[in-house]
Amino acid sequence: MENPLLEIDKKWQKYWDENKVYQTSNDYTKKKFFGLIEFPYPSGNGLHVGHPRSYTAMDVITRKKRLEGYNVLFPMGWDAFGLPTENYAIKNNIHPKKVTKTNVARFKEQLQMLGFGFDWSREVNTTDQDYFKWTQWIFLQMFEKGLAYKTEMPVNWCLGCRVVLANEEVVNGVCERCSSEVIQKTQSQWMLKITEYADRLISDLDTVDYLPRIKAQQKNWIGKSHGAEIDFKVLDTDTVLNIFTTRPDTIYGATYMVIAPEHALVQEHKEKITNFEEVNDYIQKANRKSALERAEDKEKSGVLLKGLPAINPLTGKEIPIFISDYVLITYGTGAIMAVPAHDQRDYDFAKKFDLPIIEVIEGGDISKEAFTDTNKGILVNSEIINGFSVKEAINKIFEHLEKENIGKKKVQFKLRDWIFSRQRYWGEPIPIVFNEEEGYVAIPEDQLPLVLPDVESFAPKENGDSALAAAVDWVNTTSPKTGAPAKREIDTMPQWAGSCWYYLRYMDPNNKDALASKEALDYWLPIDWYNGGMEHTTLHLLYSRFWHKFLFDIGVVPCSEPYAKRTSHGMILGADGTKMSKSRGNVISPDEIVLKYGADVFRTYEMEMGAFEEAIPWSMDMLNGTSKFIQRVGRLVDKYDAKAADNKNLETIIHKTIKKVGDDIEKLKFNTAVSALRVFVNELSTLESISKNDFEVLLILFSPFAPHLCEELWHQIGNDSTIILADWPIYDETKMVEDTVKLPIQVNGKLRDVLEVKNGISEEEAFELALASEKVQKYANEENIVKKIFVKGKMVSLVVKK
RNA sequence: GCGGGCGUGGCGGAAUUGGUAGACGCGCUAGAUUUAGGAUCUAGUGGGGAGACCCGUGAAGGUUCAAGUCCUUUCGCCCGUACCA
Repeated sequence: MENPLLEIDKKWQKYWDENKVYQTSNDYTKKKFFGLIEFPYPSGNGLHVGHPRSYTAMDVITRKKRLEGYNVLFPMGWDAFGLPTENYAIKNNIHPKKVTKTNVARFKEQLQMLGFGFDWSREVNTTDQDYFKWTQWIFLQMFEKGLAYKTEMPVNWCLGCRVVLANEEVVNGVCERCSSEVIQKTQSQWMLKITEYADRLISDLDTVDYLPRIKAQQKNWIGKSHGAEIDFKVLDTDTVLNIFTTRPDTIYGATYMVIAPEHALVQEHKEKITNFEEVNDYIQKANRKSALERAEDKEKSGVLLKGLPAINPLTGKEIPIFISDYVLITYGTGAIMAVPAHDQRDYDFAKKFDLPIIEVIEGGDISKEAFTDTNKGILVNSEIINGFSVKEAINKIFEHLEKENIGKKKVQFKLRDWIFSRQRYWGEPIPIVFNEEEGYVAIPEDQLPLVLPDVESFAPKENGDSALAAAVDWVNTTSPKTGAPAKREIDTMPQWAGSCWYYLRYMDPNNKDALASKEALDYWLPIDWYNGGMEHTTLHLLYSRFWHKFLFDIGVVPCSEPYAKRTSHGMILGADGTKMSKSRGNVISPDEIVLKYGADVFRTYEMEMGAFEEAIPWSMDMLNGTSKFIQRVGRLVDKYDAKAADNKNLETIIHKTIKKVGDDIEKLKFNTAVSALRVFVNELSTLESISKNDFEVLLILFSPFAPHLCEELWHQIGNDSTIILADWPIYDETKMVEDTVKLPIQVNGKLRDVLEVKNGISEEEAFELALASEKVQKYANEENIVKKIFVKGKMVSLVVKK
């Protein structure tokens, strides 16, 4: 026999669809709630059970908001440009547009089986020209404001496939697909100046409600640090080696210097370096290592630049310069002064190369390790700053550096500008043309969207150009300014681009004249709640905040932060406790569950399976337990009696449950919310009959989790309209109070008895009852008590002499 | 290396933020019942002990009448990563 829940799913999904129950109103006078989840990348594998965890959570939240009378916007769309689709298209020679269409249809079907309250009339797709027209438009605004520029950047280059690889496509230094060697090659790339927004991206975090660990990750990724840039003369040359340090106070302890293998100094003074061959060899080796490999190498390596020492500007002494890959060309100036006594990395390096270690701050034991505590310690061996604390010494040194004109204060960020080009076909074309005379020229806005040309093959070219290069008629064009011959940009945008502003398009998805109308933006912004994966809380969040701030600066959006609140969920692992993946064969697809158990079981299980923010393995046994629970709720209707009076004995638990479920949903504690509902259902199961009011409270509270069953029962007990139009029940604190409470009695911190006492018992009464207890009397009496503690409503604690 | 997080029964997890550790489930045990169903109902279920009790939140110390929660030290695991000067 078929599971009756499956019929119920179909029946109500059809009803909701036909009656447009979840369609968002455009009445901008209503109180609003915009709940956002990360739109998925429609891969060929279909949805897996991890995706709906976030969707169900936000569906629960927005259903509660609807019941509370909000005008809810809960939309869905497709982040559909991207590598896997392109790779599939290349392999099978199908247009990526077609692949995308198929994948989207599959994803949508799977999502619709789950009964989410999405307003499908607002669906967006980043690959639609009506959508990416505005992605291109935003890029042009950035270009006009000087935030987009072109520069040479190193990229991963596969010698076999002859394509640029993403970091994730490089495994153990070789290409993931063909196992050929991967080298670093420079390539001209479009960049976005996100660094110009670094300070605001940090300081505006104070104005938003993100989980603390999300804020921490944003801050640490941007990585603001205060320090100094100092010039070191290179002996017998006109060159100065400019370094960045956060510890200018330790300069007297700088016994050598290190520059990154890519640093220009090496090539500049090739002739002077007597061991250039050895140096060059090291550079080649470093070149072959990926950034991650460099980071993982614990053993320090490097080569001395023989014949090219520098001068410590404070001590006047000659100090050697090394190249080593523990210094990164991408941070600071790509060069450091090494102070082995007070930096552990420098210490390790100095030990290995047997370099002098000079203590300049007293307080540690530098025979064992570097002393890096900046809060204590006094400067020594440092002529002009001897005797000062670290803090004082830093200020003194700044004065000196500026007076002598050899250095200055500097604020440094870890954050780098964003490489915005991809040498790929399946992305938004960058709307720029180039010729020698005019340089880079923007395509006029009225010519947007610039659509992808048709090509024979979607694969990148031998020289690394994208497949767009083959569309000769498309590439060869004229300058919109002068009409002179020009070539179109053949790079496309990264997948991040479309997802930087998608939330704005949901507000007004069909607007032809703007990315969204001013009225819609004013009404819906900021997003009230954005939930997504922890893996997107650095880059995607940062990039979209950056674009939003830019749009704010040019007057497009009314606020400087897009997301008022951001939370994140944990991963769902396979039953074996490891990450779900095709290769491990532990992937579970939601359809197989839904078609067997019904959507409500799936949804409720995902909400109660564990703590929402933690990773958790899938368990079929637990799922079966949820299934039994849902069936039990369904059977409860047999006890329903329209004529029964409300049960006075249920009052306390009803009000407690209303509070608990409501509070827990707001705190993302779905597991304990369902647990409270189970307690309530356990209680109802013991009754002979259940009144209309009592039953309706249960249905409304449970409906965000199990909307199909609750809708069905709601109608079975005589309601005509959808349950979503009901009101979320209000609890009454005064009705939550129990008549009696349990009062634990401790003696010397050990529990000795638990008394049932009337609620609100006084201190005197409590002590009296405690001492009257036989169990307590074994340990405590009036004579040996030295201290009595009473925590109102909580406990009694007695301290006795030993 | 750096950044973020996590360690509580056989398992998933609770614990009003310093106040009865193990809510609610899964699993298991025993019994009842049946239209043999991934059924239902009843009772039990952290460890030790007949018991009074004792021991228990990764480990070791500490603060406190009272510690899963606060403070030191330490071990292990997961995720991210750009050796961040």
